[in-house]
Amino acid sequence: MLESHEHLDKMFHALADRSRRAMLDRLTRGPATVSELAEPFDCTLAAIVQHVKVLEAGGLVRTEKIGRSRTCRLDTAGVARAERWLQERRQLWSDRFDRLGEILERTPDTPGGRE
Amino acid sequence: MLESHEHLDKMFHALADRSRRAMLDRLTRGPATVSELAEPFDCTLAAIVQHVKVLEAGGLVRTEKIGRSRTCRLDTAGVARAERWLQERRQLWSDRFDRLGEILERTPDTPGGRE
DNA sequence: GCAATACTGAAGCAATCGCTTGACTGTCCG
DNA sequence: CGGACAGTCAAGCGATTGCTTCAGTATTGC
Repeated sequence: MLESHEHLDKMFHALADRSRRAMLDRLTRGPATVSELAEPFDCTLAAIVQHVKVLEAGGLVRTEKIGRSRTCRLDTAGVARAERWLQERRQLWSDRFDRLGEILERTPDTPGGRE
Repeated sequence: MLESHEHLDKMFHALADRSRRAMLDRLTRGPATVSELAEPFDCTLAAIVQHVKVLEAGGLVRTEKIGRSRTCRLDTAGVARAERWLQERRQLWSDRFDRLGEILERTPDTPGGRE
């Protein structure tokens, strides 16, 4: 169940763009065609198609061509994967504190009060 | 409590690079100086410094200059912020299913079995 | 059948990225 | 003091992004 670095690259890269995040937001309200997804944006359909491909490559969206239009829907498994990666790192850090005891936990800032 | 788009851009951009993710992994095992962080990598220190700056701009790492070396540590609040953003989206999608009923929940894949 | 619709693919272009080199600043050790 | 160490800054360079235009292709509706 190890994540390939390439996949994580693509997933986080897909998330690192406000237009693509807005598309994900839109897709939380239900599936949409590429044209519907394009509506709020002030750019060409070709650009939107490219964004959709990036989201799909990142495993965050799944698409299906029906007739002449392509329907996009959120891939919750993909979103959960990104979430899990982050959670694991945060957990590892917390575990470290547990092992070292509470002393460090009580000094998250520099004790000297510099700056 | 709203995330600025700019901040999310920087945060996910910081995560979208395997070298930077490897640095985060290293930092889950405890704070490290820039040089220590650079050790496993086959590139110049200047490149590592730039990566650290990207991680810091993304709110994932905090650094502190002590003497002539800079100590880096994981910013769990930043990581949690990224996590929360993803979780919110996934939750919205789930809520949608709840409202529509279980019918859709039982057909997450394309029923036609195309491809 | 024929036009409108909904993409799709390729080429091109400015901006950004990840990296390098090289010159520099500040700190520590003998 | 002087040299090694740990970073810092700036310029530059090839690759990748996000976008455009334009020329297709495949459906759909009249």
